[in-house]
Order: sequence, then structure tokens, then C-alpha cells
Amino acid sequence: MSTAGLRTRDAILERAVDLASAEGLEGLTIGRLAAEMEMSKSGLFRHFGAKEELQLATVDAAARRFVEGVVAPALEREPGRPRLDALCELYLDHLESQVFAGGCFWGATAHEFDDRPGAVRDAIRDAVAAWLALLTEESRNAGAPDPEQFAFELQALAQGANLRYRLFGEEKAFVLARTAIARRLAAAGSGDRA
Amino acid sequence: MSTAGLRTRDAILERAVDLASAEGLEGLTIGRLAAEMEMSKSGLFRHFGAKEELQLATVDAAARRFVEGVVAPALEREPGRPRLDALCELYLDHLESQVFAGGCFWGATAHEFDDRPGAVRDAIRDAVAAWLALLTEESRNAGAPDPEQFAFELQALAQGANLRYRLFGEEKAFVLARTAIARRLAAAGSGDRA
DNA sequence: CCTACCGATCGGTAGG
DNA sequence: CCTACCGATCGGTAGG
Repeated sequence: MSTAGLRTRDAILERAVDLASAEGLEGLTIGRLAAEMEMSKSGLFRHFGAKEELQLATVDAAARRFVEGVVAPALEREPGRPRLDALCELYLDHLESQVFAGGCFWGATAHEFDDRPGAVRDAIRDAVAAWLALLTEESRNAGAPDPEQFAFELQALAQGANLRYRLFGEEKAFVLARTAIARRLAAAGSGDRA
Repeated sequence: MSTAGLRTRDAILERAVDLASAEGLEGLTIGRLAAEMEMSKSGLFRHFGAKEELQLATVDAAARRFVEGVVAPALEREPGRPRLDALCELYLDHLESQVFAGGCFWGATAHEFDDRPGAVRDAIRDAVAAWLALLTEESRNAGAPDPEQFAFELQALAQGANLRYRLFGEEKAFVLARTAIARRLAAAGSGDRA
């Protein structure tokens, strides 16, 4: 494929991630995406060959965006507490930022596909699993007594804030999450059970 | 409308709640619902008159089911700690039970409609808000130092377990949530910050 | 409740 | 990359 073709494909996928974050991966229709890109349906379709390939490529693009915005910057900090702090802060910032329209991508698509076996669900599952594994590993490195429990709570509190923010527009949702998470991080540092 | 008509309508809505829990309120199509009820599309359609009315009636039926299974039984316990314990236990049981196919209804539909202004989103929002208000009120009655914070955490941890269970099939998700919630309930009882 | 239909849109294909 | 299609399905209507 030509470089121009690849650039077009990347541009399509950027738009697809934002659209799927709002409308879901089924609501992401080829006709609508083509209209927004100002190209023909078939022109866009030929970049992927099937709806499912578009969905898989969109999941992949969303994962790359998440790694770029959250994971990679946190990995620049030393392992243990500084990195865990950075992961939590960057994750909450990522969810909170209006600029980043993909904030709800994982929450939205995970709920949409959790009952639909197939390659798309597997891709979503793998991406979420990798994130939870990273959170667990850094919780362990930071000295949390039960890293898996700790990672579960961090993830649940952040996603809980995200849903409240999206559904009610309550900006205090992230205050609630930050308060809860700060308390657990402090307890982990002091050796208490969080 | 005749009693038979009402019975048919209720039967349709029971099926609609289960279908929407799995496929979302947009995936809940009139044609598919009619096929599952073994009636014609137009016969089913006439019970509601518009897709949005079907969606609103489905949200209402899901709310009634949730009140029946979780809220009403908990309200039989005395206010304060016993009622808060019952709310948490019944909520987690409700999410965990495979029998109750509507377990994911609120998680699924809230994410689906959080970006779609309209009557359906408002109905979902009202139902979730009523549940959060009840959790907050009983957290206050149970002596939690910050009832709103407490209710937020309970809700987030339960929904976090639900998503992990649905996406990964991990039964331990509810063990993680029960552990986290028990710790907070214990701290609330002792007057500590949870 | 039914059959028979409407225009719009879906994913996808043919041919250029 | 395009125009011009395909059959299937969508929400909804006419008429009984």
C-alpha cells in the first residue's frame, strides 16, 4: 500500500476511534464514517475489506492511543511507587480530558462486546488484560500487600468516575476517585492493608 | 387495552430487558424481538408506536426488576447498617447471578447512551441517580463519615466486578469486590475514614 | 393481532 | 479512489 494510502487509513482510524467511543463499534457504520471522511463508502471499505477488520483496526488504534497517552509516559518513571502514581494520574487525566474523545472507548466497547464472542471481543479483552497486568505489576513493585486486589480497586474507581462523569457530567466524579485512590496509595506506602 | 394485551406487553418487555442487556438498546431491534416472541413485527410494534417508546418501556421494566430484586428486599431491613449491608449483598448477588440476565443492563445501557441526549438517556440517568441517592442515604444512616464518597466507592467496586466478570468470566471478580466492600463497611462501623 | 408494503440504510460487490 | 449496484434489514405505515 502506498504511503498516501497508509496516511488515509490512519486518518480514518483516528476518526473511527472517536466515533466508536461515542456510538460503539456497531454504531460505527461504514457509510457514516465515509461521510465524515468525505469519501465514498466503497473507497473507505477497500481499506479494510470487512466490517470486522475495521472494528479490529479501530481497537488497535485505540490501544496505541492509550499506550501513547498513558502507558509510555508512565514507563519513563522509575518502577515502584513513582510509576504507579504516574499510571493513576495519567489514567485519570486521560479519562477526564474532554480533548481526548476516546476516553470512554474501553468502557463503552467492553460493555458492548462482553456478550458477543469473536475476534473483536478477544482484542478488547487482550487490551484490557494487558492494562490490568501492568497495574498489578506496578502495585506489586510499589509494595502493595495484595497487588491484584489493589489493581482491581484502582481500575474500578477510575472507571466508576468515568461513567458518572459521562452520564451526569459531574466533574466532582474525578474528585471522588482521586480521594479514594490517594487514600489507598497512602495506605500501600505505609504497609497497611489498603 | 385488554388484560391479554397487557400481559403480552409485559412478556415482550421481559424479553426486551434481557435482549437489551446483551445487545444494547439499539441492538434491540423490533424485527428481532418480534421473531423471538413469535409474532409479526407490526403486531409487536403496535404495542409501543415508536422505537423510542419501546426503549423507554424497556428501561422502565428493567428498573422495576431491579427494585424487586434488590431495593425492595433491602428496605425490609431496619435503616442504617443492616439495610446498607443488605443493599450491598443483594446488589452483588444480583450482578453475579447468571439467572438474572439483566445484570449488565445498567452498565451496558449507561455507556451506550451517555453520549446520546434524549428521553432514553434521561430515563437511564434518573434510574441510576435514584440508586446512588439510596446508597448515599443509607451510607449516611450507617454512620459513614462521608456518605457520598462511600456510596461512590461501593457502586464503582460493584460495577468494576461486574465488567471483569462479563468480559473475562472471572468469578474471583466478585471476591475482589466483596473484600474491598467489607473492608470499607468495617471501617465505616468503627468510625474510621473508609 | 395479520400481510404487504414504504424509503432509508446496512455490509458488501462489480467494474472501472 | 469512484459510480452503480446487490440482498437484507431497519423503523414505520396502510389496510384489514
